Amino acid sequence: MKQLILKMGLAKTEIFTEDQNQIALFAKVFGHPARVAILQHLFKIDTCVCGDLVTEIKLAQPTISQHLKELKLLGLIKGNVEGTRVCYCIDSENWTTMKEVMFQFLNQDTTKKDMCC
Amino acid sequence: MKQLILKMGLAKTEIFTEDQNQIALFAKVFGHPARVAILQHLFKIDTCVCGDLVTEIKLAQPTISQHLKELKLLGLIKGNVEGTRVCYCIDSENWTTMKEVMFQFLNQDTTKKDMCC
DNA sequence: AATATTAATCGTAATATTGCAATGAAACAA
DNA sequence: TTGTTTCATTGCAATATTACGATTAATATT
Repeated sequence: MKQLILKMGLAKTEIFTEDQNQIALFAKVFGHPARVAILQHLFKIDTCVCGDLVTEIKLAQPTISQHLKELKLLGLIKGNVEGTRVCYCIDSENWTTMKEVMFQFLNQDTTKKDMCC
Repeated sequence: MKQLILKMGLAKTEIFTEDQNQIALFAKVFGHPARVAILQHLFKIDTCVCGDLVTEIKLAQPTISQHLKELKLLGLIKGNVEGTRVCYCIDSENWTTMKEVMFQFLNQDTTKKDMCC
């Protein structure tokens, strides 16, 4: 069966903390340039994107659709049906939550961490 | 042949900007809880880690070794041979560089981004 | 109603990731 | 030297990801 949701591969998630799994899940969704490009475009246009993502990013429509689905499942974007079109935009609230989790991980103090190597 | 370096899958990297590919590469290495755990441990102990990662994280030694290799190839950690042991630590300089790239991506303004959805 | 537009889903091929047992290599200890 | 410790590498099985053609579903247009 086709894989529709980004999983942790064969990763033994049960041996890691919830925090570690959460960070990895967020990071994984950013781990593909197409999804980075989609998000950057949503930020750039400063409004909903309605259908022009396929022309914006040079990938086939089913491919874009699949990437959008992953982003939506993680809650980072919202989709709204408008006629035959679907409009997508950043979910600000969830984006902020994600940002806080990632910042805490990335923003650790690096002073004197590499003195012995 | 076995894949030793995290690649972008079948991703058509050539259609994306250097920035987008860079972000995706960094994100991808954080996209596994074992690597998140390794990095968190390196930050926590505030010094080099010499061999106890396998006892700290409940994965087989070759598995840890492979994750360390990925982190080292991206430059986020440094390894130092000391006798039969190898000591690992965060590469502060590269960590800071990575952090700036990721912050710029994550820290985009979310105000009024979801008014139409 | 018939056709067009838009986007989701299905099915599948190509490739990547994860994990580990087995093995190898290098330094140390007896 | 022989054995031990520590870590890297190889080879492989199980599973996930990416991409897209074909199809479906839903709405809009004529």
